[in-house]
Amino acid sequence: MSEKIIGYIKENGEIVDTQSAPEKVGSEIYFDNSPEALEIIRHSTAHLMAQAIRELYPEAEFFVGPVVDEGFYYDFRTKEKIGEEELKRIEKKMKELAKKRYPIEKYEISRSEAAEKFSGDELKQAVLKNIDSETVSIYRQGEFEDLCRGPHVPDTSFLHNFKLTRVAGAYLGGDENAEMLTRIYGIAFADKESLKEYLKMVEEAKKRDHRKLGSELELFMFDENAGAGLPFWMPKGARLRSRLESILFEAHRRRAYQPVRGPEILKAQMWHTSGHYACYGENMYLTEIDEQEYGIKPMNCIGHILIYKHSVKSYRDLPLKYFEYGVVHRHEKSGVLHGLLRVREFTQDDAHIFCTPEQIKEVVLEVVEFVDAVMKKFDFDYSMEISTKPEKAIGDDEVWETATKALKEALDENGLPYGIDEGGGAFYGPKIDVKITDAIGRKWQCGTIQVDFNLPERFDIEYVAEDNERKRPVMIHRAILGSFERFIAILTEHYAGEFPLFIAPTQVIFVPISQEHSSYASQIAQKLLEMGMDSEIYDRNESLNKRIRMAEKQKVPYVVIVGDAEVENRSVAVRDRRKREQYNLSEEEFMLQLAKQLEEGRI
RNA sequence: GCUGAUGUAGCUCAGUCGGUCGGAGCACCUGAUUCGUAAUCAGGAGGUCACGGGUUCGAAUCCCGUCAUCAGCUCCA
Repeated sequence: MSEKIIGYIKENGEIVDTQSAPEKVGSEIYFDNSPEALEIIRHSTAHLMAQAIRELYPEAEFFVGPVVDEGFYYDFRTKEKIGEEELKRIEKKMKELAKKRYPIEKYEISRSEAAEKFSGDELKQAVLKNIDSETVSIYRQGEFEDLCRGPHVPDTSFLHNFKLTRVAGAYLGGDENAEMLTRIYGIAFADKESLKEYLKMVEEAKKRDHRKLGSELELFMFDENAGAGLPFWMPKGARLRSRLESILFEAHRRRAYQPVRGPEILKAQMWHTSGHYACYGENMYLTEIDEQEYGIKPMNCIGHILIYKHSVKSYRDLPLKYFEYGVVHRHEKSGVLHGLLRVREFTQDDAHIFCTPEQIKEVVLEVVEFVDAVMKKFDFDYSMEISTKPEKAIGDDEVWETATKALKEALDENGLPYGIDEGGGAFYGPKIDVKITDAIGRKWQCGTIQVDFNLPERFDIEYVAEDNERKRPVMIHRAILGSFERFIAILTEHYAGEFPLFIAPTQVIFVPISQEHSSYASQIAQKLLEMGMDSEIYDRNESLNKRIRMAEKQKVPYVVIVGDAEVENRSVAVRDRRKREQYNLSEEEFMLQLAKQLEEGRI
């Protein structure tokens, strides 16, 4: 890093480089790792990459090379196929070019001149089409010239700390029907240490990958003969999941939700009525039974609506809260499947709350508090976003306004900050999305709270009001975890497999010093089981050290060693993963401690 | 779904130019060892080289198709 100025931030927030502004035009951007500096550095690194590619593949044509959240990319087209091996070659060439200290120069030409200049380059023509202004700027470094609005560093010697991270295909302009270009992703920093740190973070994320941990800890599996995107829960994974399910089940019951359950499969007519057939049909699995078409449910709403509708409801029943761990099937495109994060069969922690429009606010507030309790329990930070009425929507503006206002007020009154996604709501109503941030800073969309005026209408559901009139309730769809599959994937990565005791698949592993201490261990194990905790005894014919090592690798909250001293004193020698220390406790103290930690799971 | 890559034992991975190449470590099984805080020793068993075709005297190896996985595009809980 240095005191060198590589650009300025104008008052309007715009970043300009030193090529465009030889004199100071705002606050300086120094060559460091500030967001503004990184934007310039990464943009220039993208150009450096393009220059290297052009040297290695002279006929290469370039589309766009922007800076993104995590680095930069450049989309381009070559005759040759570019694989992972080529990245090293390109990197090497980039280093060479960087050393040459090419000044990065800028000049402006008219649009037509630019069209002329890049006449043989289809991709640059496509870029030009997207530009409004009459003059365009060109950046030049050595032989290489590119149409670009900048900003860039002053010369290529600033660009030493980068890494090309992956190569992938990307559609021209993001259009699925358009040509597929080659995209190379990279990352760059001002200094070497930050690059190293970043690469370490990537390594850490890889270590935490739930697919890797899931198979190491024997939580879940897939079987290619059974089908893609269809998870199997192995005993340990199923233990974890069932703990999570029970904790959340009790949490729902305490909040006056009624458990219900709808069938997995319903006649297609129901899906026509709901609009799913038309709007969501492509993702649904359909089948035929006795010459009638049926659809496997991709959502749980209809079941809950039919249960609601089964008997006449009074205003006194509202808000009525039905919940279900609903197993749903959705046909996701094969390319998007990803461990437990994207599957074709999953279970939602789904609920539908039937209420009057006036009750929306209180109901939403209560759900938001529920979300807060759950996310705090798992040490997640989260943020919320309200999505408002989209162009294509049903229902009166007035009702939309009431509902949106209710959502905003619910959050405001809870002192919860939120963003607004203007026009991002569902066609049937506005919604709040909950985005959580995990232990290593990644964001995930989990819960959602959606106000719906559409389905009550379509299914003609009603309640009897105080004045004996039949009125239409509003439905609020909500999920807190989203799905058990996705949430457990996120939890696994969040905790790096070291789950808190109240959801850990195994709470304790006992390591008896020798065979004769096993029975003492199994006595405690039985007591734990009766308290609702699982333990294992590692008393196989292996060395003590080996068994401790195996136990530690399981990432359980407690590894407990028992030998002569422990049997004699009815005590345990604890290796506490949570506190990362070793200590001795009496059996009773240990039990109490565990019971207390199990109770911490209460939401 | 699209583009590219990959698929060898339960897991991680060697396997050159098509010809003693069916290999290693871990895990598993058996025996010895009975141990005080992260790998005791010895032996053994395990594979339709993803699946199906093709080329060839000969295929884990080359070609085609299918399935699955990975990265990305697009999409979503």
